[in-house]
Formats: sequence, structure tokens, C-alpha cells
Amino acid sequence: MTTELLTRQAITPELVLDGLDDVLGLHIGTANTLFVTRLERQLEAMKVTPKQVAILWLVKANPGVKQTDLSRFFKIERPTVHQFVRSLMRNGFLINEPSKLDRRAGGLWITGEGETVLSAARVIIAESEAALTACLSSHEKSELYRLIMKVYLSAAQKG
Amino acid sequence: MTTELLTRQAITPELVLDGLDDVLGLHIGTANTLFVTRLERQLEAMKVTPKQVAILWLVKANPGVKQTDLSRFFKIERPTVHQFVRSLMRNGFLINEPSKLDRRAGGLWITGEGETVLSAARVIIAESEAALTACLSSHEKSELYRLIMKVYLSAAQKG
DNA sequence: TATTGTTATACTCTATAACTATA
DNA sequence: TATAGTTATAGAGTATAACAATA
Repeated sequence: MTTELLTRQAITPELVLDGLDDVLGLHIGTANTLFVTRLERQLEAMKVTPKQVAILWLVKANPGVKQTDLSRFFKIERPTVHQFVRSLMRNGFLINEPSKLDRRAGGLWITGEGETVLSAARVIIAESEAALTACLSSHEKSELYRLIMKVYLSAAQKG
Repeated sequence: MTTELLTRQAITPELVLDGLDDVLGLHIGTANTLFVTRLERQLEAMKVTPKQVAILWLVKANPGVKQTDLSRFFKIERPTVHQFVRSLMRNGFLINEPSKLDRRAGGLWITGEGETVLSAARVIIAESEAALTACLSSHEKSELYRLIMKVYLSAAQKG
């Protein structure tokens, strides 16, 4: 149990925060932006974005997966998924083979080039994750993971 | 100490996740998107976005504040701050009075209309926060807060 | 009618580059 | 030279509306 005081007030002591720093959503948002922005820069050279890597990751693990399934997993709309898929296809990392069982649906497959990029990106992501949680003990790490997941799943359930 | 298993696998059991669900950044990101998207919809009627409310909040607590100070607090670039400020001024929620001491700088002040919107938005944000953490015990709440803050401050320090 | 994918469009948040005015 | 603000532009991620093709 740590009692040290951790606040954003220390960063800009000249500002009166008036309770804004009590808003958990603000900290989750700014922390997220910080990580994502850094990760984007690290992935830039291999022509993928963080979200594109996540899509690539699932396509590799689930050959022939449908866009609808990805939409459900990430809880984003189908046209949003399609935008990532289109970029990945344009760069030759993914191909879309129409299903023979249901000709409405397409099946997504990763290409050789896509696998190469995914492998490299996974290394960068692992490093990024390690750096992100380096300040936490292993118990704190698993607690943060558990609490974020709990909050997310509870919110996702509500619709 | 809870031992129940909380995973995203349960949401889409048909998908093989291959370790993607071990990536903490993914969960922070999707949780954030979920909250922000909801909050945006709730604030839509009063013509402000979540980030605009945060700016309004600090301007009210720090009358005459400079855009540079807001930039430092949020760790975003000056032109990004300016975009929010411009929207808020266009809607009559903020005014920009040039400083007499340093004529490069402007001082931001909230308007009466801005105060009305801020008050209403704070109620919505408080409700949103409560809903977000309703699934957590009070100890879990403060732990999540502490851990996010710790990770954020550690990452922010590194530059 | 319902589902899958697609296209077009728009909005939020963020960044970089280049500029003006002032210190 | 350095700082405050501004303008223009771009890119990532998200959404809604409307459509075609298929079931």
C-alpha cells in the first residue's frame, strides 16, 4: 500500500485544477494518447498503425475471418473495420477471398509480407508494453490489467 | 483479492486471440473509446465535446489563462489547444482578451453562456464517471486511479 | 427481410510546418 | 533569438447514411 501522493498538479503548479484531476476518464484518455502517439511513431517505418496491427494479428490467428467478426470483437462499426482492411489490402498485407459458402461474406487472409510486418510490430508492441508498465510492480501490473478489464467489460455489457 | 477470470475471449468465443488480449494498451484504448463516444453523445445537445469541457473547466478556474499553459497541462501542442479555443470562442463560451503586460499573449475568460454549459456538462461528466466505476469497490476505484496516474506520470516524464 | 460488405461523408483529436507579432 | 498565437494541412480513429449483393 503506497501512500505517496501522485497528481498532475505537480506538473503545472501554477494552474488551479478545481477538481478536474478527479476525473478518471481524463487520465485514462491522456495516458492512452501518450502511448498511442509513441507507438504510432515507432510503427511508422513499417507502414502500419496500432489498430491495423491488431487487425493483422487477429487475421493471422483466424485465417478467413469475416469483417463482421472483427467489428464485434473491437466493438466498432463495420465501415470502420473496412477502412483498416482497405488500407491493409492496399499495402499488400491482407487479401480478401470471397467465401464460397456465403457469397455476401469475404474471408481475410494475411500475406507473407503481412506476416513479416506483424512479427516486427509485435516486438515493438512488446517493448512498448514493457516500458509502459516498467514503473509498476508485478502485482500492480496485474491489478491494473484486472481493473481496466473489469471496467471495460461492465461498460461494454451495458450496450 | 478476486480470482474470477475476466477476459474479452468471452465476448467473441469464436475468435482465437493468440495473446492479443494480453496487450494492456489495447484494453486502455478500447475502454477509453467506449467512454468518450458515450460522453460525446451526451454532450452533443449542449454543443461541446469532452475535451472542450476540460478546457472550459480550466479557463473558469484560472481566469486569464494562456493557451501555452493549457498546452503544458494537457501535453498537447499549441495549435491543438488553439483549435479547441477557436471552437469555444465561435460558440460564445470563451473570450480572448489580449494581455496588456505581454502583447504576444492572450488571456482566456469564460462567458456567462460558457458557465451555464460548463455547469451542465459537469453534471453529465459526474454521472458518466459514476456509471463507469459503478462495478468497482471504493478501494478498487482508488487503486485504478492511482495506477493509471502512476503509469501516466512515469510515461510523461520520459518525454 | 436480414446480413455482409462497401462507398461517401463528416466529426474529434492530434500533429507538423510555416507564418505574424512581440519580447 | 525566443515566445505566443495563428493558419493551413494532414492523418488516425470513429460514426452515420445509403447502397448493392446475397441469404
